[in-house]
Amino acid sequence: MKNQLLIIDGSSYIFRAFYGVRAGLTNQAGLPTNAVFGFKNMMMQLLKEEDPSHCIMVFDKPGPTFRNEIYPEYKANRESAPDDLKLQFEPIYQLNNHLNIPLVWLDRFEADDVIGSLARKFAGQIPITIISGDKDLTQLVTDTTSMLDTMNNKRYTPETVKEKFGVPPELIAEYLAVIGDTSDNIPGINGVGPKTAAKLFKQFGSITGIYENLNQLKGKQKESISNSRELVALSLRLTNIRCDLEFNSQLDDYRRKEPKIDELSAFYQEMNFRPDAFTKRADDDSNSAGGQVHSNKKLDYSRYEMITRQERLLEVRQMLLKQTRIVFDLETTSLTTNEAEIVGISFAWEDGNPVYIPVAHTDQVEQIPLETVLDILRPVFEKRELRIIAQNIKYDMMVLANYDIPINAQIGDTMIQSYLLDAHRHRHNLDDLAMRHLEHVMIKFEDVAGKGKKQIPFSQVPIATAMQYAAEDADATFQIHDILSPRITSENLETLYETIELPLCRTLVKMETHGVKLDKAYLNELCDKLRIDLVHLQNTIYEQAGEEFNINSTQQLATILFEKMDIAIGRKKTKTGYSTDASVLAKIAPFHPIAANLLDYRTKNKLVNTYLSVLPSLINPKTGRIHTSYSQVVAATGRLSSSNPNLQNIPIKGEDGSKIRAAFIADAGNLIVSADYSQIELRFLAHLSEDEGLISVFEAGGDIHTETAAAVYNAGAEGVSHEQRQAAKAINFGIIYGMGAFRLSQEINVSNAQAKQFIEAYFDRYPRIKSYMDDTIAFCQENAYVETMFRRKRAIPDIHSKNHMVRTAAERMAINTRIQGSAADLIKIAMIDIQNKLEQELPLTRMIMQVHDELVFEVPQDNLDDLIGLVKKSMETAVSLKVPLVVDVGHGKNWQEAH
DNA sequence: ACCCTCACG
DNA sequence: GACGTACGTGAGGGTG
Repeated sequence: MKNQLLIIDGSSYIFRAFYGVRAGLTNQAGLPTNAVFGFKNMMMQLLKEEDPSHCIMVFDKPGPTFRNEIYPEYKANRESAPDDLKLQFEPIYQLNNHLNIPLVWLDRFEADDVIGSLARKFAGQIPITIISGDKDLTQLVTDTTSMLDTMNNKRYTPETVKEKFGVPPELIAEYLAVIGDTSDNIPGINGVGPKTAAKLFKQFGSITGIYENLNQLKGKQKESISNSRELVALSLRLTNIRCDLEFNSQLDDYRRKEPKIDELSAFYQEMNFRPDAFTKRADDDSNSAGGQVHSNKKLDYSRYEMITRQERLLEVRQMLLKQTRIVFDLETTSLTTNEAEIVGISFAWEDGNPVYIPVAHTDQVEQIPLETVLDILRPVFEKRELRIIAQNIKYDMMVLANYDIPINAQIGDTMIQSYLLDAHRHRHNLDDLAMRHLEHVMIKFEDVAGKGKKQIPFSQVPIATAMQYAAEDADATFQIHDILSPRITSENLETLYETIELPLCRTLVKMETHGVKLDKAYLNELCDKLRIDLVHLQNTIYEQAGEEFNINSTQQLATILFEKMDIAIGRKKTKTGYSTDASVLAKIAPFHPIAANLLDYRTKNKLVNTYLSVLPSLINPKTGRIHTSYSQVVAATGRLSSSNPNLQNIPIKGEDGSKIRAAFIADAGNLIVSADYSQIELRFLAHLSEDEGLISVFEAGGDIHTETAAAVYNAGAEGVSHEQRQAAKAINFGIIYGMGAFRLSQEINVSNAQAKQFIEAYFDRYPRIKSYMDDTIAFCQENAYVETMFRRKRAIPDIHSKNHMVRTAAERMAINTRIQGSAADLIKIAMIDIQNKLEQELPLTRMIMQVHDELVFEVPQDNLDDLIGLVKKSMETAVSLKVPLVVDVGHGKNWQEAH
């Protein structure tokens, strides 16, 4: 136990716990528990690491404080805490009580003032650490009182405060008063930010000093500072933390006590938490609480081993080869796989100590050369009976492939497991998984390598630190894998995981590595042409507006259109003002010529900024191609997503837009082939709903929109007008998303009543579609999730929301997810099959892109016919539905021609 | 960090 | 009666 007094800023902890642990956690009673859970874990981590002899928890007392009395606007623009958080305040106070930590708070004062006063009171008696992430509190730091921000593990001493803010702790309150604070609504001086403030204090020593030397300043700055004298004085009264509040307590009152285990255990049961170190008795090594959960294997840094001798590495290899499953993780110099060089490798396996094998650290420590390490480990990666697991194994496979090390072993990926289990969550990174499943806070990359400009490559991280970080990754991944694997099985996700996602991962490695060829000169030419158009458009718009303004600013544009020009047409509100989106401009266009120019400007500007000027710069110098990154764990429906660059939103509509696709070309002697599923989502709608009318339309092979129009309007297909077909098309698509009459009426320009009639007619002709929608919602209400055809699950907790809007959105989500997700499953199956067949039959042909319902290939001219046959067959027979699957295939020198 | 807008399916 | 009104993404620019 360390002789120190911890003063914990409880309010700051609550907020961090709430936002740090993703929403969704509840107990049986439906009470949200994420903040309580996070708070508990943060406390456990804190007490373990700081192990203090004395401890105080300080909270803000709700209600106004003396600061509101002197300045009513203080914190006035703060949003009040979300309801889900407010509900958790009381349980957190209770938790604190069970943990036996003394709680202090005071009416009319903020936690900061209590912390300041207590820190000063006990300053001479014991070293003090203030636990908070609030920069205001750094003003309390002295030689014997430090502040620790546990979120980024930053410890503030007088020196580090000076380093960070440019002023010592005793000037922090003045510094904050000068720069102001928008979140606390502290005014400060206009035009003076952190940099200027630091300079002023360095020059003049204090606020008093600044105002005594006003004559040394000049221009706007002088004026602004001079005008702010009263505001600064007021601000200082707000930023200055009170250290003079009286407390009767003695240091001994805050001596640390053991948690009240019985009360705590009961509390955990109520909260639905698993037993943990807090609820474990010193004399009891089995967990109470029915033993429903296996004991939480803690991550123990002392077990980690660094391997620097070849003999030892050979022993490790022997152990690895004996396992059924192992985890590995590469440390490299870059997140870009093409540039990444291996710096070290870590492994974890059952009952073994996690190891780290450094190979390229700049430290003096002797390391086994990389080539030797890879030669020794090659048989491990090649052993087919072994399962090799990693967090995001696609990255490690791509890097290893650069070193000519294929993974022939089976693979596993905790990131994908997490996604399959919790597709509705947005975070599946290791730090979050460790928090969620191991209740453990991982060492952050920034902690060891720094961040921003100061970040160093991993190879320069001191080797001992690097080992902890790297081995922890493998260690945690192994433990998470052992927790998630049984859940994958019990939730029936094994087939999806083993036969779709993991094989697909290998396919994506090949697609991403190979990349796509671009016609750089063509893109630049197109870019220059559009830039000239843009200059002309800009000038015309300025003339029509009567002044120059930033056309890209929606705010400024709205002012021009709706205030200066006072246009009355098309006004539509957004959260922050008038909308200027394309639908608004289109309504204005017939009356004011500026609108058409704006639309033209927007389109061209988008093309230039998002595609034309960016794509050429992303061409990899080594390969001469662009390499997107597909993610399997982003879209909640099961679709892939593509980024850096996003190749799934390359323009196709519009004259200029479609030209961009012509820049996607094939290597010499090759052609581009594009194969896309025809009406895939409507076919899934037919299949899932089993509606005979819709099925028979697809079986007959006619035009789905024309046939729908014929059915709804009770006419023959040949009698369907263009407008009727458009309407039918709108409703066909709308149904997939759960559209209402209002939207349909907008879409096809008819009255609300007509749209309603139209939808009714539609459901009359396709009655099972209505029951599909109703059944889907009913299933979702029952289970709070929906499933795709291949049993992919998506949790939809909002289906029970009391908020009508939130609930209906959840219903649409349920309806759409089954369709969109099943289609996503289908194309994934086809991709795996095609990749396998290509390798066997057409090894020179490459699958290079996926765009949800379309696959793009680069094929040697001589293999064109074979490829088309192979792809069409594979895609059309990937699964068997109640309707035929149809794939349209095109080819050409570039992607535009192939369509 | 958030909003608006817009590119795709 | 008021409110808002179709799903899933990624990216760029403006704003505070």
